[in-house]
Amino acid sequence: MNRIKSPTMKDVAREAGVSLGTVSNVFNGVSVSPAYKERVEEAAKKLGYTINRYARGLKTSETHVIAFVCPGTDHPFFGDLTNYINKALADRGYRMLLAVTQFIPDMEQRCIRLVSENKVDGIIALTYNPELQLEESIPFVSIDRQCSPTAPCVSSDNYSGGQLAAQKLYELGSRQLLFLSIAPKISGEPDKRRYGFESWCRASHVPFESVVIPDTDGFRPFLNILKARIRDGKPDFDGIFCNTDKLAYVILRMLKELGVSVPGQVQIIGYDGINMFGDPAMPCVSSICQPVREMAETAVSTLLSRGRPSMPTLICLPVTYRAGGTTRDREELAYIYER
Amino acid sequence: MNRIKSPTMKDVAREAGVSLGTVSNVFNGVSVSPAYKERVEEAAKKLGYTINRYARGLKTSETHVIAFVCPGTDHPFFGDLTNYINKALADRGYRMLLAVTQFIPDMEQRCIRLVSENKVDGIIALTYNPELQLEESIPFVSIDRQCSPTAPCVSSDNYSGGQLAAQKLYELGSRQLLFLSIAPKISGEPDKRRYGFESWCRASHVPFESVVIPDTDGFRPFLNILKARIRDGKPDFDGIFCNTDKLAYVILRMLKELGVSVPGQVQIIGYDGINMFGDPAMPCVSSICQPVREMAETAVSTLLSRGRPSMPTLICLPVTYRAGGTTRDREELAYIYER
DNA sequence: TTGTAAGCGTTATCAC
DNA sequence: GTGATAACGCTTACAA
Repeated sequence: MNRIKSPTMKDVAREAGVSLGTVSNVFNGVSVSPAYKERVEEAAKKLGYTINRYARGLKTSETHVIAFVCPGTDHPFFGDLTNYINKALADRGYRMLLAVTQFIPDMEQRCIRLVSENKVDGIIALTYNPELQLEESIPFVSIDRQCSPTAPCVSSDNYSGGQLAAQKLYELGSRQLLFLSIAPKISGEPDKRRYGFESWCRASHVPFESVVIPDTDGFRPFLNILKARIRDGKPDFDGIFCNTDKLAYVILRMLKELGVSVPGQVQIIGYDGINMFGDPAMPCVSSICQPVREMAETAVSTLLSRGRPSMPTLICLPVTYRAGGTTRDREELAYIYER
Repeated sequence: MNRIKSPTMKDVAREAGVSLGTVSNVFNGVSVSPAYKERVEEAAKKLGYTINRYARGLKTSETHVIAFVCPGTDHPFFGDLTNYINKALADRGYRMLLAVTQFIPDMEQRCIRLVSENKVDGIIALTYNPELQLEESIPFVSIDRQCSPTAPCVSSDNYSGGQLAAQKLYELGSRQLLFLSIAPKISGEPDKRRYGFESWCRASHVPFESVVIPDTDGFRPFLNILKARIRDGKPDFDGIFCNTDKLAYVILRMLKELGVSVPGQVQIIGYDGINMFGDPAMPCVSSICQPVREMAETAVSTLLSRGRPSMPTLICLPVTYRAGGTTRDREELAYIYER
């Protein structure tokens, strides 16, 4: 790493023939006589000077860097979230330190520690480790799981989303519903998708069943369940709500493989609102869409406004339903025809 | 932002009743008597001390932070790349500052400048701005586009990938090939996909045609082209190579809409190796897969070994073909059956 | 081995 | 308005 030492304020001051303080003033918008200001700016340009934000941070104890700790940017939901959080931060003059945990609880803890050493101004985290130790001195906001009684948590309105899924399936003609989910060991906000779904079914007297498979077992169990419920090509259900779009997609493939038509015989609704190739015009399955953009904005603005009288502990943002080809409403293939 | 000031080495020194230098030595693995060492570590734990890496960097002029400048983590290829680069960096004790440009040339320039202010130890960038000004003092590695005559560029072997696509289509029975691409204004390594494809076709005397549409026009032109080439449900081509998986997927949908069977009548191969939901077991279409992981590792290790005698200016990594349901080789739905 | 002190690139507080 | 100078948290000679 043969890094050439970059010029400092001192160099600029010498070049411009002014004092250090004056250079600092120029770069901080403090009033400086036009003549001096110009000389400083010229010298800075000539030397290719860029301010050292960390030296500044040493004095101001603000780095303007926020850490985002997340399982991985390879899953489209996380990729989207990362993107929006990054944008929300950039809009406010903050940069993002990205720490990827790969769902490893120990890594989550290590990441929290690492980013603390970088003296970030705050942390936004999407973690699963139930014993996560937070740094009390750093503002913290979590997503989808309440990490501490004092740290705000931002999530989509999972409960309403579950209700909405059931209601939509019913409105579109399904009468015998199924809830399928692949569940992590650790509980969190997403668990409420199920409760919302079930509560709507009960309140509306719509028959349903729920199946929850631990996420260690893979998808195989679902295939067996589906097979057992299909007699002569006729399933004993006609509407499925899956707790993620990924599961919905897998179920879709399985049903096709088993000769069941979707959405003809069975309608499927997922949760997340995943877009193919990150393109909002290309939904993957019919889904309850998380308001990713709003979640990102909310997480960031909540984090940055720490210190207001009373912080909320949980903020749920409204979800929306979107057709994506696995339900019997018209899915417009806008990306094919309209662009 | 009511950030509680976190303890410093001075605080730890006072608490432990030793000198500043001793505390520093403990945290840098310099030999310190066991008794003192323990006292320091105890004091540090008691106060919840974490080192300030930037204050350290001020002395050592190394931040152990690398910037990754990319268009956005919402597209799965970028999401994957971000993930692998992050991992490669973490493995080597580096952290990632993520800067998202959203394909805006001006943002690319701003991001380069911003991360320079953060005194990163290096920059990895995937950019499109042909006039991008680099900071000479910061090690730089680009991906998919050569930004400067001196900065190394890492990409997949696009040319061979194009050849491989043509060869595979032929091997699997296609005899009348089509190359479809959606091309950005700015040229880069990916352009070579086309040249490789065409060169193979010429060398093997396989008839082909190429269609290149500017990326400002959307997908609509492709629909017209396909329609014009289909008479009575019979297309005048039977194999398509698309320059991205996204385009391949769109073409697949269009052909289905037009009543053409894939892979029965027409086979399609894309480029990228996109996985659905980031799951390597779920290919999206048959594709020439970029070795994302290796590209990330190579970019990182090249960046960190700057200063060796002669740096390569272009490093191309080998691609592989993977069946994904749009070709007539057997696609195993492993994610359905085997997990 | 341990302590002392200078200095890294800034900002902020003074006099001028 | 401008220029010294101390201080931020740390590393690193150098002295003890």
